[in-house]
Amino acid sequence: MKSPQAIEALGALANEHRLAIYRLLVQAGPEGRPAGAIADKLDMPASSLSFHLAHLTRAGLIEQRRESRSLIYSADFAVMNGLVGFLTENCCGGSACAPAASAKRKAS
Amino acid sequence: MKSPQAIEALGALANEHRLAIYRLLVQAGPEGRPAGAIADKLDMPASSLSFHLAHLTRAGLIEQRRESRSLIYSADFAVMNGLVGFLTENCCGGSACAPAASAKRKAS
DNA sequence: GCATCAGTTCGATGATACTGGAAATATCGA
DNA sequence: TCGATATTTCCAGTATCATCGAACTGATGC
Repeated sequence: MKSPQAIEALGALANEHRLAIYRLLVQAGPEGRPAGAIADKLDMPASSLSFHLAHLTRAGLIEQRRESRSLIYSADFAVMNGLVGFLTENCCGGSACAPAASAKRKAS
Repeated sequence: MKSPQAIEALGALANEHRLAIYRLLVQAGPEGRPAGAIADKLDMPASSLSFHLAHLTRAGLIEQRRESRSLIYSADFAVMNGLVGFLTENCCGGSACAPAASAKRKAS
């Protein structure tokens, strides 16, 4: 991942509503959720939701697919992984630095 | 990590200069770097740098310590790890989802 | 105490982002 | 084709953020 792309992704996540949307989609997994269900769950106006979904999509964090009348959104996990890798790149000058690089993740 | 804290951290990183500063400090490791050296390396006015450093500090991503006349800044890796954990929390509803949670990191 | 050096705070300006109702677009069933 | 449903686009008003010179603060050495 390159710097501009990382900034785009970070900026997209740096908002209360978009972060909630993204986490909802992360938890929903690959099957995703239709826009209406998201608006319903997070209780926000359709136009605002659409604005935020477009923002996340532009950043590459989520993907859109149509299913009949509904637009289904789902998280693109590869981008998040790329982002994390970018942020910790060359951590501690390349020398071993367990505390940072071997972060415990809820990888179940 | 809680949502407001995550938003703060993401917002802090979602800027060209701050991202560059943070990555510089990540690469510098625990010993960190004095503000002057950062300003020098990234070629930015002292006041602008100070603004960004304060932003990153407020978000908890970096720490400050004084060493004689210099203020040394260093990355706080624990916060980044918390952030990553928060973003991937309950990924795919808790079921195994290798593509997301087992991200390959340059953990050397 | 005074000069000097390292950084921070202040303040005004310009740019960018968020919000949400109304109107437009796309899909479907009859 | 028409009406209903799902969602996006448009728009303008408000709010928040970034910039950087100048003035300020804190630490050091003589």
